[in-house]
Amino acid sequence: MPIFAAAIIGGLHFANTVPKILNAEIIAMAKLTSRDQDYSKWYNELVVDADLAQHSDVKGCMVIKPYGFAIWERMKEVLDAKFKETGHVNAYFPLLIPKSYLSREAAHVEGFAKECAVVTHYRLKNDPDGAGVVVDPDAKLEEELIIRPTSETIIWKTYKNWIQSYRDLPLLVNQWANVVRWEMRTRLFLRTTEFLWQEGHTAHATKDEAVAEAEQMLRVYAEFAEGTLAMPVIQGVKTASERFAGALNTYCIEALMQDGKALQAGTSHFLGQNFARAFDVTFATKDGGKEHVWATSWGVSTRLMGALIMTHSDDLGLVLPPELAPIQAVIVPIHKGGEGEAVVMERCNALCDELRAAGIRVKLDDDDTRRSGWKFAQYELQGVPVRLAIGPRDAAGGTVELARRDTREKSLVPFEGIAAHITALLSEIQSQLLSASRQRLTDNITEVDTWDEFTAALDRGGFVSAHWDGTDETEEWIKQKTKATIRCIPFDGPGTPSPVAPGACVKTGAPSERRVLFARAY
RNA sequence: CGGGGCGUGGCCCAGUCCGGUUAAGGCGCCUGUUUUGGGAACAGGAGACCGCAGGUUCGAAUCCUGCCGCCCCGACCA
Repeated sequence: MPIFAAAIIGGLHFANTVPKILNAEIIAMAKLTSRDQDYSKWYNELVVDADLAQHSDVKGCMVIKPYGFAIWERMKEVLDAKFKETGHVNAYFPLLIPKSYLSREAAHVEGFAKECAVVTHYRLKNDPDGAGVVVDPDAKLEEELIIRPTSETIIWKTYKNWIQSYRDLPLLVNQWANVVRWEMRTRLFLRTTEFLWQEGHTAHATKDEAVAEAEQMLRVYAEFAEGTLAMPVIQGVKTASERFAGALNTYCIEALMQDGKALQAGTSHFLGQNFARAFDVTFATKDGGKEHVWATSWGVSTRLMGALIMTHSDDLGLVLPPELAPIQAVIVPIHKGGEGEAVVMERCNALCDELRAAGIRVKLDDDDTRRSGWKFAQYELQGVPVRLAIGPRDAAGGTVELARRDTREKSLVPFEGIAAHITALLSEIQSQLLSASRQRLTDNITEVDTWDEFTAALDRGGFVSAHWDGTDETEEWIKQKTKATIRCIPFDGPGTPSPVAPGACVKTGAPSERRVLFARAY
């Protein structure tokens, strides 16, 4: 059957959904493993096939390819603006940290020591036995350096000199950086040995101010996740056992992936005075006293790329929310060369100019070494939200074929007024992606009161809202038994998935003040 | 760190058990022709220290020893 199935109905040009059989044909051509078949395999193939990233030759490390990096750059752009709006400035601290710094804060070293890469020498020399180079034993460092797994220590060591007085506070600094954590097991974007992130490190005169900062940045993350990634999140706090090493309280946003597993998408920590004490950072108060400063740190990483992929994408590939898409609309010319080409290209160029003028990130793919069918498939795999095709028929009839990536609907739209149409469509796609994923999230929060219900719900996937007696022992026991962890204790308030109301622990039956959210997680 | 798998042109891989001409096939790449409204067809062409180092043998991708690396599944973690 002809693949081109859209038609102009009754002189009107709109909304003509493609017959289902067409979608079936397209899906049959998909080269990805389906999500049903093997979700994990689907994910890995998508990352590579959509040209987002690839494995490097070093275990656990990845090359982020230009298209993947463009998406990350969009994330950075939006987040960075939000940080600036909330009064933060960027700076940069070194990659290498003296080993001794790490041990200043007891809980911190406990948390990170096991995954630190260590620099021991500063020189190589030619291998006397043959080819290549060897470490020069004469070039051993007096004090070994670690490659930062996070920067609290070097930053607090520095802050000691920056902060003297209450006038120096608050200190609101962020850095965009790479960090290394030598994880046993890695997955592209979700957990790589080296990853890119931002880490905010702030210093405050009072506890309340620091807590407010940590909470504010969590809200910034949540707004970003929902507004830009179209990924709904649950905001809450971590239990003591899940806290950041060295924090007094860890706030988090938790998202739900399509396979029912939870993903920690961002964290914001209230560090109390732990690092100020460890690095002796004090300030003179207004009334002449001397106090340790209060701290926060907060971060999101390239892991968000994984979250994005597993929130919206389908068996044909990536689905990008328009806010984030490096290319929001792609124009594919269709012609047979010769005279027809000039006519089609003229329309395409006009379309491209018009969309660009309307502030749409548009690409005209005039590469004549690829056929249109190949391009259609490629842009679907890469998640471009809107695809526009213009062929001789469109050039003659004043129409454009428009295909939505999210619903895979095709329609013919008039050339006239198309920029406004697409602008509106992009924002509709953005909000539909959010509402669809929000629906999936709410549909997959199960409230349970018995152990049997609890385990059954966990096996179905999603978040399980249950009472917990508040002890580390019970939390650990449940983790061992079910592989589920307490993802967070959600904030109370309207729409909370687990309201504050007394009950009995799902495991021990001991009294519980409120429900918490359990899930199996990435 | 345990369990499993794998290393052969840019990519996917056959061949390895049972050693024997020129290392097969597909994708991709290059050239040409015809094509172009859903991943084009045909013809020709280029491209390989068979992971590395030893060993056995007349002869090794194949057998032996050692080493290295990666991926997947667990434990650990953002």
